[in-house]
Amino acid sequence: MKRFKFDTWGYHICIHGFGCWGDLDAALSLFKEMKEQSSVSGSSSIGPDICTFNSLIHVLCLVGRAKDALIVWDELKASGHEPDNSTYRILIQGCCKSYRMDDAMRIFGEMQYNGFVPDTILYNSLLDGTLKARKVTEACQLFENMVQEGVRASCWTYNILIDGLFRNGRAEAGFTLFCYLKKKGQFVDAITFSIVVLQLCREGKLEGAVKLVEEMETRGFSVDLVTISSLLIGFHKQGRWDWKEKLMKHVREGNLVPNVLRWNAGVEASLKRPQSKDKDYTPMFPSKGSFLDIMSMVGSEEDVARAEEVTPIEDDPWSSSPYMDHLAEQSNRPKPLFALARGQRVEAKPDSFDIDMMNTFLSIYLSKGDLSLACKLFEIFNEMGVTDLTSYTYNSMMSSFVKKGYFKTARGVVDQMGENFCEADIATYNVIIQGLGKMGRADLASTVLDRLTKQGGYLDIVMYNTLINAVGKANRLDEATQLFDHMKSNGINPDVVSYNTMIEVNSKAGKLKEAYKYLRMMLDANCLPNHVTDTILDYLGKEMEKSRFKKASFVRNKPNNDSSSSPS
DNA sequence: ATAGGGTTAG
Repeated sequence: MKRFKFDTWGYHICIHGFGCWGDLDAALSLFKEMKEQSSVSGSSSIGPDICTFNSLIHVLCLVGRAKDALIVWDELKASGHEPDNSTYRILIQGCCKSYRMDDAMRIFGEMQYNGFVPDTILYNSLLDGTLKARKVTEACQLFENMVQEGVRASCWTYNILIDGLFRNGRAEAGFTLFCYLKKKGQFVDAITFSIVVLQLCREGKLEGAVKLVEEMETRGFSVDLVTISSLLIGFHKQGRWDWKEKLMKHVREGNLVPNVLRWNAGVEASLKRPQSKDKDYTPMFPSKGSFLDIMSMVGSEEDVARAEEVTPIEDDPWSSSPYMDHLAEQSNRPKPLFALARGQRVEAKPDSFDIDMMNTFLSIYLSKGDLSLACKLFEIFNEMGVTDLTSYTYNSMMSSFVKKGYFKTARGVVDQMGENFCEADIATYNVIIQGLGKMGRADLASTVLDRLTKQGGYLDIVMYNTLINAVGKANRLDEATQLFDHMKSNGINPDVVSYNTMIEVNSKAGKLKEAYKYLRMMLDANCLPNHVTDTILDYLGKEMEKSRFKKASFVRNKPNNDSSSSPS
């Protein structure tokens, strides 16, 4: 087929466009064509420049292949291209989003060394990545550097910091920072309030949360659906549905709350109709036979084989990046499991019946354990012909089914997700792994990890914790330990959930010394224990007591035996 | 170009 040929500018625009769209294949095939054109025409007027490579590096990062992007980057530098500000920004943000903070910081250093001046947004990305990797100390250091270098902090900066402090077990510091900023009347916006409201809800301090929402209104910030969602879910978790009216009184501005409540009433009315109950305990994935079934979701065997197979790279001394050429030549690239971006979020449209409201109520029914209500809600949406549900919807549904052991239903949700071309995100996979663990298929869980790392994908802290829990509960302690170390060496610090899980699975397996080791490690790492730690330590304490008693009676019965290996 | 709701431990 003959087609109009682009000039450099045309190729450039298209590669950039496809890249922003996340279409790696389209971008790469245009890149290939561009190279062919430049060699055929022999003219130097067509050829990839640094901007082309920026676009390609960008799309590689977007589809979750930061590893590949880094290889291209190394080759590019060696080939004598001059990276510009965009190259650095694209790479650093790609690394931050996939929690490769070591790479991000290394490139950040190079950038400064080469005389580029980082701006507020770049610092914000670095701060966010550092805090999501649970590295509080490093984040504080980074913030100090930012201030010292005279880079102005913005609202975003403080929102990232406050949220990060909350998530890193430094709630007090988060509140202090919030109050300080509020007093100064600076750097506080609607998102700041929303972050703090969510934290109060998490801590069960609903009274304070509602007060804050009221204050938010008085200060002229509009209370959006995200904030209302946090509150409603909080109310429901504590069985305080009567607080809806309170909310109504507090949030006068706009008609969001009345809309939400009216919508709720409407849904609850339709829910009164009889519903189909198709629950069973069939495994989400057939436990007999091959792994093919799950693997078809996680990428086919051939994909992985292809990814592992090393195609010889033709030696082209003029190529800026042989690796990029190699990627462009690959006919069937393995499909990445999930892209960098999380599942899409729908904008809140207060005047319409929209998916966000559906999601809010879905969360509420699910958090209450009202699976049948949630199912019915799902049915209603199907009847209405709404097909563009977000992965948020599917993830919530699936998670609840998995928790209750309704694996077949969960499988149905996954299937429907595929039919509707709804992209799975990292949370989807977290839920799938949780399901595998609950089904006693921890072996499959580690296969998923293998596949993910081989395809150059990334894991977040929730996925590590989910995996550790799955293999730990299956008594595969070695694998749990391996995962724990894998997480650390990949630049993500274990958090309170990781430590609690390690302490728990080791105690349950009778490895009391090991359990104690993780407790020490947790305290040494400055990770503050929480109420869950208390419960687990209670159990550990009793077990240690028992073992001491056993040992003592053993010594009593055999006084000649020297017990030099008593635990501290 | 950067931040907040869903997914992890008892």
